[in-house]
Amino acid sequence: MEAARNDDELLHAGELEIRPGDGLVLAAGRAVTLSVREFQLLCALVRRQGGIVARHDLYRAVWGGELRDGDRSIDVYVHKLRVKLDSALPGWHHIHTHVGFGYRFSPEPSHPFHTNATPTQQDPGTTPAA
Amino acid sequence: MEAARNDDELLHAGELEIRPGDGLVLAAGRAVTLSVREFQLLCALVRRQGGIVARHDLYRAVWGGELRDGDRSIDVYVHKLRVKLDSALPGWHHIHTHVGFGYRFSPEPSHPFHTNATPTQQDPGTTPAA
DNA sequence: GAGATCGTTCACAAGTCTTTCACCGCGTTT
DNA sequence: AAACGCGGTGAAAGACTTGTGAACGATCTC
Repeated sequence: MEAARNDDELLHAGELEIRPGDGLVLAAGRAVTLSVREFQLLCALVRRQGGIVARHDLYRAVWGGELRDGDRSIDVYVHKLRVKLDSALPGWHHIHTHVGFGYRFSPEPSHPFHTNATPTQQDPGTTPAA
Repeated sequence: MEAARNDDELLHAGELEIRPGDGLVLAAGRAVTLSVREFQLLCALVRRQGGIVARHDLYRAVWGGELRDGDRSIDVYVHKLRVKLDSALPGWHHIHTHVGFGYRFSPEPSHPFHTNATPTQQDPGTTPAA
């Protein structure tokens, strides 16, 4: 691995590595392609990892203004982001909805109530490139 | 009435950690998903940890008005909260009913574990400090 | 200028929250 | 014992919030 360049900030979250300065996101070592909005949204969420970010704050951080009534941009982008994250790291949930509060970022296994003792015949080893 | 502005407020109670400003509740480190009402109810109870909160005080704190005769909202939400808390922290009871007075919040083991399964008459009056 | 990408908005689906009702058991009062 | 008040619990209805696919322009590239 090469040395870090200009990263005054390096965010980590589970298998995710984010370099806000570079606009780069690595999921389990692979680069994830995000649009600008998606990327900013991710950063805003991850920066408060473990905490809930109010829609209001999210809008300010990413779109930069006051969230207008009826604006659904956040929902749409959270969705887009979820789709990409889910496909980049299957088996994990990253963005959690807290109805009435906002969104919370935290990598959590999709199936919360399974100990690994389950003899599931999964083969996550072979990862067909998307 | 006004919303709490104190983002720094941090409530603790046994394995519970509550951040009123964030709408976040952690149980043994894991996030617990509560609705707005459930969350407010929790806060109102925990803020007076160890003390009994009268039903009408609870109503004022959470619903913000006078408790009308026959209103069962409190009962319903205490129940919902209990269910979530119980499943988040099995083996513990948090919300205690004081019939005719109100509710008291305090983490207490569900059943003081004795190697003896004898149906001993436990006295609930004693509060093992958390 | 055709095609691709992106961001916004719309419309409908799906899910969640809150209130209210019904019924139960418990302890107290009559 | 029967009636009552009180709280526990499950369910239903309606309001409200979020998820999601698609359309529409704008921008950029070739």
